[in-house]
Amino acid sequence: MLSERKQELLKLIVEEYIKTANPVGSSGLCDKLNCSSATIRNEMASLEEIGFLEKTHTSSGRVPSEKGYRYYVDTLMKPKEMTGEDVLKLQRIFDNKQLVLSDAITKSMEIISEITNCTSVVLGASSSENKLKEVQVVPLDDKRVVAIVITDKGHVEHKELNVGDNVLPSEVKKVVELINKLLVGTPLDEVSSKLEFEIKPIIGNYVKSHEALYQAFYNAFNEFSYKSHMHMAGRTKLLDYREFDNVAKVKEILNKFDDESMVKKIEADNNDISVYIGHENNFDDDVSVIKTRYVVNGEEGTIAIVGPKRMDYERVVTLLDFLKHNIER
Amino acid sequence: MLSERKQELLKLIVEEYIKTANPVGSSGLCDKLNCSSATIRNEMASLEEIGFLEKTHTSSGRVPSEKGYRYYVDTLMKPKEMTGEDVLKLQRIFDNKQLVLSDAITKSMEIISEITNCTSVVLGASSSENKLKEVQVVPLDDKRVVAIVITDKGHVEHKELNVGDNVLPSEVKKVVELINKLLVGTPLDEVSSKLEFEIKPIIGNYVKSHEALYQAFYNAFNEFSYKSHMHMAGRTKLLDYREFDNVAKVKEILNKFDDESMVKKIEADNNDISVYIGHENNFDDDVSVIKTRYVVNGEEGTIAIVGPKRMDYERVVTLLDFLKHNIER
DNA sequence: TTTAGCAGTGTCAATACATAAGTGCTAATA
DNA sequence: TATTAGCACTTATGTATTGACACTGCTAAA
Repeated sequence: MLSERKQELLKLIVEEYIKTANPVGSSGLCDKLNCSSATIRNEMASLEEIGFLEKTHTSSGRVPSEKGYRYYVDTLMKPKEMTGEDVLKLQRIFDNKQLVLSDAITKSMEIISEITNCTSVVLGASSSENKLKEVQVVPLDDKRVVAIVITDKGHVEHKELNVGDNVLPSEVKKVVELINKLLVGTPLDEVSSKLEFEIKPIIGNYVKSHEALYQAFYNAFNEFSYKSHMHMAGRTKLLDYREFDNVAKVKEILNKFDDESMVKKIEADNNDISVYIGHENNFDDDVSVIKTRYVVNGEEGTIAIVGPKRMDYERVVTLLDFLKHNIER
Repeated sequence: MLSERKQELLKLIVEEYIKTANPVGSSGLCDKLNCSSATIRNEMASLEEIGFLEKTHTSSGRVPSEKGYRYYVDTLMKPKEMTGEDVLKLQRIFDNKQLVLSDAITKSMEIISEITNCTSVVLGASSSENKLKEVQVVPLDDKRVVAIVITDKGHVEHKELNVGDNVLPSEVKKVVELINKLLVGTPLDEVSSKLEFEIKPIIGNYVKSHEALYQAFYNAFNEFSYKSHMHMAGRTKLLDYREFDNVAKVKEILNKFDDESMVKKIEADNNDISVYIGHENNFDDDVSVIKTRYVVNGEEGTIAIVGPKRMDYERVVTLLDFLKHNIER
């Protein structure tokens, strides 16, 4: 258990470091703690001993360790009140009844990204949670058609298909009918395999050149099942922080943002607002991730904020909490 | 008119600089030009005089100026043969008959991005060139519907709409019917205004709470008309070049890539493979853009490569030319 | 016209040095 | 016993100096 004063000291150091990114020394804190720098040095040494602080070199000021941030997040910070300005910006979005929920979410996250200087990520439901509702096909010319898939959650995917030279429009129509009759309600990521075992065997009865047609649909559904709904804002915000002044590191992180499978790792697995500091997240050791899942009439997703380890945890948590409640209201 | 030797010299310097990014000095070129470094220095001084070369400081080697690159591109380089490996990779894509054109293009550009270490951009037709072919609406629950727009070129856009509480499904259907009857063939970017002047006046005859419904469609079409089809690959490739070792510059460029209106400036306005070096392009003074328009059965678009000013012009031009012909074949 | 030779210039890396910021420790103090 | 003044010590940072290096431009000779 940390003494009152040690807690106070740790809090001050974390907050100062978040603000300036400079290792914080003992003398600057005398006033705030009403004691001498020597006393503070003693306390600091003890906080370092138990792993809450680190030094960059023997005679430097102290920097919070990941453990230090964790303690700060868990027990030292208290959710701030939202400043009037922030509330206003976000509230305006949710007051706009024209706006569809998903648009409101992405817009809000863009704003949060702007005011926190962090990258925001919105992850939609994965394809396994989307069930096939309807397939439609629109012919473009004699060789090309557009297949449109609508899921029960209202997601739409589409893909142009090459159906092959000698396939009749009526044959395409027949296949679509079959799919709509037999496969509606199937989770999107299972459609392509069901297609193989339930549609393929009987497709030959109706369609002459069934192989090409089957392949086209198979490929399309296969692709749909991999597609994921994600949206990001402020991808380059990180570059403003001093700790990322190194092009190699920047490139590493930006590449992760461009890599879908990496971004998917950010997906939240519970409804709390969770903070993952440095190594605790499986995205990148040099950042922190704050995320939460939201659920609103059956549809669920993740909203997340990615920032430097010295991000303003208090503020981001407050904002995310506010947003989550607005979404779910 | 440049002497034979001056041309040869400039070519050597450009190609050496492209390879190493180091200012090139006189002594290294003696062998290749069969003369002494002093002679080369004289020639260099003269090339500098007419603005083809620059020095980074008084006693440094020479670096090509933009004018130098321009001369190189216009008259010195000659389109290389494609190496077998590159051809193979691209050919495989176009041999795959399953693949729809647009997918083949984006896949090819990804490969080109990889082998040239540049960023590739594919820009689809702008919305003004897409005409409305069909609107479909799929109800999700009693308040929400998905509107799907298909254009004559096979593009699909969709948007979830909030139609308001007291709107009947039959009323939505009626509006869709009206749009499909009156507005098919309209360029996508004119639909929302036509909606106002041709549909709005008569919509009241069929629909009770027409204002909300009208607004929903109006907003949706307005959004569609701004959407542009673009695809990029290798967004972070630039970071590998020494000239971009500075986070501020990197951020500037990456932000432009994230800004649709900026990327649109890359759009090509003719069918040649054009090279825009540094200031010549209106995207960013520190990069070069090589681009061309492709047209294939009525559909047109831009393929472009963005790289450092010292990019391998010969190779990129060759690749883009090869790709363009494959697309249009 | 070409070239050898040389003085001159700017970069870069290494070194040295002074300064500033911060620490740990000790001994005195409240 | 907890606090603090004081001091020696450590490291980073900034500046100046230096020598090696890679060039150039110019001159005078071939």
